[in-house]
Amino acid sequence: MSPGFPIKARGLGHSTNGGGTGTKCGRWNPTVEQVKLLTDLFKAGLRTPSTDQIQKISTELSFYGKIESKNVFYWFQNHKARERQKHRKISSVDFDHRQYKDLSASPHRYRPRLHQPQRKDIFEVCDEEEEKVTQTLQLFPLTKVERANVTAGSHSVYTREQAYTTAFSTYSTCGAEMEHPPLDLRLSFL
Amino acid sequence: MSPGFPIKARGLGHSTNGGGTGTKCGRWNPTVEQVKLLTDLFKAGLRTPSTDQIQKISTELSFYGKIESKNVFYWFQNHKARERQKHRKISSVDFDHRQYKDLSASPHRYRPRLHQPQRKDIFEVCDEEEEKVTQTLQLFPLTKVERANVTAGSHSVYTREQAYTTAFSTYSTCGAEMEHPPLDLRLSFL
DNA sequence: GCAAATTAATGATTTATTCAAG
DNA sequence: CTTGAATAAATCATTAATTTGC
Repeated sequence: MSPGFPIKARGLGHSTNGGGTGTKCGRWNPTVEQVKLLTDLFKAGLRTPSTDQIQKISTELSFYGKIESKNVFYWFQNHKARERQKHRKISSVDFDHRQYKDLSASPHRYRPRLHQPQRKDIFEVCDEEEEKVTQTLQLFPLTKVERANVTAGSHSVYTREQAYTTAFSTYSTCGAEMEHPPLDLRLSFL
Repeated sequence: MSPGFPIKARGLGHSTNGGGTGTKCGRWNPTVEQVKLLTDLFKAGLRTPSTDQIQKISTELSFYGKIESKNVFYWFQNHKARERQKHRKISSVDFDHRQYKDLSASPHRYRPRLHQPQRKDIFEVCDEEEEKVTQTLQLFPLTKVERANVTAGSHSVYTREQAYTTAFSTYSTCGAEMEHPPLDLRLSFL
């Protein structure tokens, strides 16, 4: 979504960058073509290009707009780091920090081959017919749900407007079901 | 019921799968109540529930009809992906300018690898204010989120032969996306 | 009205990326 | 460089929804 800073249309007239007033170079503003090719290179596996590669890439990208070698270098540094960061965020959608502390808590230790992944048990639960579970629900503070919202990265490619408050405000859109029990009650079992 | 391919006649489609009288082992057929609660959870921000959450959700939903944990897992996977697909139209190049200066480059205290040439020459092209290698630390959350060790690996309920070529044959037909002009050509300058 | 035929939804599976550890 | 873990993307396959001919 809106990252909180002005987003400039890349490739559109920005004189300080386009070469008009070249005295003090503003910062590089890549064009869509440049980003596309860089992304392709990244997808192809390139992570830390050599100096030679950087110069070749820069030369190639200069066809689409002003660019310097350092821009290419920084782009790969940043993109690599942000992919990593995004991966961490996405993977941490789980907001229940108080559990699973002992499982795989030793990343540096040798992992035996018999290690069973955690989620496999989900599928190994034999679908024994309904066991009429009359389990008492444990009521946890709803703040955990709020934390789940935070984990949905704001810099994501996809719009994820799913804030906790939005869950209520957007109910008007689905006119079919007007009556809903309070969400906080329905979700309390988590 | 001629879906265009031979009917496997494996599960004997019973419509009363999710309704409560689950007898057949066809695919899960959620009830409206189950879908409603799952949707509420999704609206509240839940995207990738942990194993523990999945089990709790499954337990809760079993009150409304037969369900397994894997159904909950699959539901979130599918719903997340398909919501994303619906909003895919506004997808633009997601390039973030916020942290233009990357600091892991710090050439002052990190010696590049042997096979990686020195990078200082890159910056000598136009060294302006960009080189503020101020060694700021990446601030990761102190409570490093304990990620539920999960795996999507499932024991195949069905054994089916996968037409590997089908996945690629369809690529040429979808003219809507026009993604990826031959990467080999675009990267040939390297 | 009714099923067969067709289409739309969606559950379930496979494949491709990515990071990270060894 | 190889491999494991996790997940997103793609796609297969089944069920409901809808259409259609009678």
